Amino acid sequence: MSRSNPRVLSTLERAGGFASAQEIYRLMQREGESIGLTTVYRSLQSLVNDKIVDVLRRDDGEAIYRLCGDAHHHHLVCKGCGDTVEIEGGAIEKWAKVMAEEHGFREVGHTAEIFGLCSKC
Amino acid sequence: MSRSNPRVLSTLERAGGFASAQEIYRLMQREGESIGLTTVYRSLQSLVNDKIVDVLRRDDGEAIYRLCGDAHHHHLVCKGCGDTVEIEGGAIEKWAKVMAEEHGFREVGHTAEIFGLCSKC
DNA sequence: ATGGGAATGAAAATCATTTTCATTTGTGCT
DNA sequence: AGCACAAATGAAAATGATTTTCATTCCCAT
Ligand SMILES: [Zn+2]
Ligand SMILES: [Zn+2]
Ligand SMILES: [Zn+2]
Ligand SMILES: [Zn+2]
Repeated sequence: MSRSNPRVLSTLERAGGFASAQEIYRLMQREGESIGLTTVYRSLQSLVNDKIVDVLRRDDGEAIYRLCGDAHHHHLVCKGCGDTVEIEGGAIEKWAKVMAEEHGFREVGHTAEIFGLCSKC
Repeated sequence: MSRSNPRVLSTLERAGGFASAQEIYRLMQREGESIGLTTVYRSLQSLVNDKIVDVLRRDDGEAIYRLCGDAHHHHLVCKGCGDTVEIEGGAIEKWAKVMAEEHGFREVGHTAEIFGLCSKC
């Protein structure tokens, strides 16, 4: 595993905390930074592993990376403009735990996301 | 625009109402049906336009097509052996609806999945 | 200085999806 | 049947994101 190149994280921040690998790469190029696309991908993967960013999908399937606090939470994402609201998942946490117990699963985690159109779209 | 080849829809149904274009194509091949991958993609697109199926994304970005009106459910997946249990998501349905309303979102959908180790693993 | 592991990036490989385009098929008309 | 024309089909090429390969460069501890 490789460690994340700090310039990638800094660029993601500058991009508004929301961008695809390709966009980050092009942004860095435009600003005269010398970096390879491979390194951008590797750095983003590493940041995802470290739970510093998380990854969503655009409608066209492209992965977008988003800065993310480490407290466990879920997202409400607008399909139109990409706006994201971090939401609390109390009900889900309980649901996941109950369902897992009911079927004898242990060491359980979960993913949950809501997507739709925000009031502006 | 082309109309959907009915064998594609029939195969999607037979697949459990949930499959990617590639999977449907391979399935039809295995069953000796003669069809081109292009036609599978075109048919699925047409079905999406007609709102007969809807489309989600796997974690890896591959598009999966799902029969609308299919009994909506969620999955409990074993990280060890891959065993999957279909579970009811009553609590989540409510949670998603409440959260969306609270933030003024419309046309909302959601994904939710639980993963862990099953009793055999 | 030197050896070894980590980081880098160019180029090739992969893989889903889309586009092109020539061919086949279907349908209505004579 | 014979013809015209539109729709459907699918093979092959193009596209575009992401991953893999691999040779080179960096960094650091001895
Ligand atoms: Zn919006
Ligand atoms: Zn949660
Ligand atoms: Zn298991
Ligand atoms: Zn649900």
